[in-house]
Amino acid sequence: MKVKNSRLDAIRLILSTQEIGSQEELLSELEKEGFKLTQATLSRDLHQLRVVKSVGVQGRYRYILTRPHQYRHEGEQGEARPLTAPQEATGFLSIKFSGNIAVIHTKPSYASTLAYHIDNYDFPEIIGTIAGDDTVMLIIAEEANRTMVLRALRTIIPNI
Amino acid sequence: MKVKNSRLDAIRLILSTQEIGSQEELLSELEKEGFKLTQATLSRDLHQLRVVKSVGVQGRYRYILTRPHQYRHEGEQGEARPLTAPQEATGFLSIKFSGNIAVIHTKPSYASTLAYHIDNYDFPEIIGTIAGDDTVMLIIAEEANRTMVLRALRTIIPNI
DNA sequence: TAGGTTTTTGCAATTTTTTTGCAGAAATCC
DNA sequence: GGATTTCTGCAAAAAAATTGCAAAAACCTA
Repeated sequence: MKVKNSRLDAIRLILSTQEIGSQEELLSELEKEGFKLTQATLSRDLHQLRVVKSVGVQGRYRYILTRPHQYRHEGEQGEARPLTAPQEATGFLSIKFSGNIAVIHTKPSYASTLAYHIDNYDFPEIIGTIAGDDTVMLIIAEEANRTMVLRALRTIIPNI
Repeated sequence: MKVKNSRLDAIRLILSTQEIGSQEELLSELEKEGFKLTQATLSRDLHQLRVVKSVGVQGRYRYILTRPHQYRHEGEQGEARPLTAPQEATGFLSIKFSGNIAVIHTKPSYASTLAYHIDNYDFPEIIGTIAGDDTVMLIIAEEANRTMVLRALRTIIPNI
């Protein structure tokens, strides 16, 4: 489990920083990182991570991360989210506001990761996010203001 | 060109209303609609539409649309789209508002489908949408209000 | 609208990539 | 220390992508 989790992390990292077009390719990247596994296992990992195979601008295929999400089945109340230790999100570059919207710029490909962290934290100040490649849009709750949003985000983006 | 365009439309429609997991499957759906083509052509179509193969809630593979409407304005207006009977959109989880924005949360991977339906319906109350993986943002027309938006959406999301 | 051009598609494999069933290993749980 | 669950390699099957060409369709344009 230890191995698998760090491998999944590695996969996320690789996919978020490189243009990977096939599992073979990803496999060899993982090997560079010291992970030894078969393509079959990788396929299962990608499935679990809900990675999608997309078509990039140049028409080349590319694996991209979607937002990992724990499913909260309707009705199923369940115990609250695992509440992972405040993950420090990287890739942050800047934040700007306009009306009830905040726009965060990140390093290329870091947007979905950052949005993931924000979503995961479920801040009451933020009612939703959408991520592109290097931009995250946040919709600010009506009962919140910019200062509150910044303060909230500080828990995962210390240097904000 | 005529045939191809309507076929691409058909593909979009099918993918937005059904969970299609393979090209074979899509192929036979298209056949039901009267489109006759080979897997090679379908592969080319999907590539052109930049359809992605994703993983749905049940863990099943699924083709999903990314940007449904860049194809719209092709100088072609003529016969307005078939205006299919109000398709019922699935995957809806919740809707929240802030200012002139509505944020809809969906089950993973359903956002673009839902956005597709909303766009397609061309509600005057909604001037645009953005979809991520499980989130759709709607920009509400200035002359509309939340009640109107909800009422409009009810035509495609009955349980809203 | 006839003739030329461009685009699309089938054919028919071939190649590449992805998925899966199964059994053994490893990890986790009482 | 067994029972149970999770993970993984192996091998093969299934699915998807690509190709080179020729024919068909659609589009121009004079």
